[in-house]
Amino acid sequence: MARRTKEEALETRHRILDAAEAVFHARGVARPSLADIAEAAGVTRGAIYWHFKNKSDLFAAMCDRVHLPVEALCEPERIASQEDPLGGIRDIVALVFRETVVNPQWRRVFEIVFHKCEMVDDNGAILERQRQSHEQGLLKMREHLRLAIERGQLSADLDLDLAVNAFHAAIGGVLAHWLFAPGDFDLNADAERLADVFVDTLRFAPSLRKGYVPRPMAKLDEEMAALRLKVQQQQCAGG
Amino acid sequence: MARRTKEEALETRHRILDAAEAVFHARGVARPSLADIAEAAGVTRGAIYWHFKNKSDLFAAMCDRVHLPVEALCEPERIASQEDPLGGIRDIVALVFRETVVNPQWRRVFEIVFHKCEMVDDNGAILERQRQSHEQGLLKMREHLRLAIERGQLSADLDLDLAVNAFHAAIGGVLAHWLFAPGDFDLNADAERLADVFVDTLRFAPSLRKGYVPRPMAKLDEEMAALRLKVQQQQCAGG
DNA sequence: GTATATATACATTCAAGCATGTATGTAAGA
DNA sequence: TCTTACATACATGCTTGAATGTATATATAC
Repeated sequence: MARRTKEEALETRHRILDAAEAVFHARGVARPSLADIAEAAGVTRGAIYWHFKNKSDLFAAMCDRVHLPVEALCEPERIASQEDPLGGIRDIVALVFRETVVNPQWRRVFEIVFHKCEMVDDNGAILERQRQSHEQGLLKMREHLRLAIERGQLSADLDLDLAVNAFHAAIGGVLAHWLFAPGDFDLNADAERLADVFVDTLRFAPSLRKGYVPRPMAKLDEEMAALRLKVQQQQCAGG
Repeated sequence: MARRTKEEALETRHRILDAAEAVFHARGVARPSLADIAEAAGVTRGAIYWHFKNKSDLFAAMCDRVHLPVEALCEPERIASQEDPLGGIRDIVALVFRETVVNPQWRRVFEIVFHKCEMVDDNGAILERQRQSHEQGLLKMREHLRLAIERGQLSADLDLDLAVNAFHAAIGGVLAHWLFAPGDFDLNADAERLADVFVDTLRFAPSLRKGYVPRPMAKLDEEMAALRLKVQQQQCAGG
């Protein structure tokens, strides 16, 4: 086909990314071929190979359309100028929750990244980006919480290391849970409330204070051992 | 090759499952071919096709070796006879955390299921099993928490629906986080403590009480709108 | 302002390599 | 003898990456 103008080419690029998003969302990342995506976009594979190096490159570009805004949301200057760091991070979390529900592009891409792609090394670039984003998120959160302690919004006794990881894990868990089973709860209506839940955890959970000593487990280890034996026998019997 | 005795055949089956576990863990589920798994197991594809219908069937069997014990851990009779339901679920959660670290098979399979396989419809059977397990887990938790309220371990004001989902999401989030970045925190040493953290959330978070009204977000929506615009322009410029 | 050259934005074609499923072979247990 | 527990062989269908074709936008020369 004939050469297109720059604007048309950019539109084609977006059409391809949109198609990739839709196809990956419907059928996962690994299965569909580039021909499938090309067909969904109304172009041929040639167009895809012109705009992107290969499927991994296409996938990365698709992720970036959402990834970059998310990272921008947590820009560093947003932290420093905050006189209410705890409220600030709470609002960001709530906003991410809500945007995930409301913005179909965020929702699709998050769903793909959380549940429909494989985090393995041969997707090297993607894994690396994901790791960096994970680490950055943790660092930003730590900075917020550190400031919150400094300003007396959180107890100085808070075990920052554990708190940051628990908080981050909980937020991610809520997203993953809702994306997997959106009918289980109303993430849009309860966005602020759920953000508050885990901020409350930081504020009130005694187990997050330094020096907390949990009571040991009650004899469940032995049951586990018995369970293992039982299951092993089951395997040998039934297959 | 010659026919094996039944015991040897079962051992072959286990060798195949072990190999699948290792290969899926290293390279994801979608990429490796059955030939790769066969090679890792020291057999030919014929052996795999004898024991399993296809790759999905093999994957399901591999999951079941861990899935079944997990479900057994939450058997219904365990709930009813509990005079300390909150402590009971806390111990189970802590045990799952710890077993995930200590038991390499659990760890591998969880890692595969959480991060290295695609939850899509053409894996129909697997998706369905995953959904059922998700739903069952939620139901069991709800039952535990309901009992805990009944016995006064949790406030009668607790919003059970939201609490169950938040709790479940947080537990899953901790697992997912640690499996993705095991260096971030010590899930084995802090297993009980982390379980306590989210039990504390149930006990102390005001935002989990019925009738809680969160404060609205502070002007972040507008910033988000501006952000969207900015990013869109970025896309048109840079590509 | 016009003509020409060249890079662009794709479409089409091709070769090659798997991966899968099945069909067949086979040697030993039951 | 018949079935089991595999190994081997084969046919088929994709999928990929690259090579090639091509018509047009755009830059440059004049």
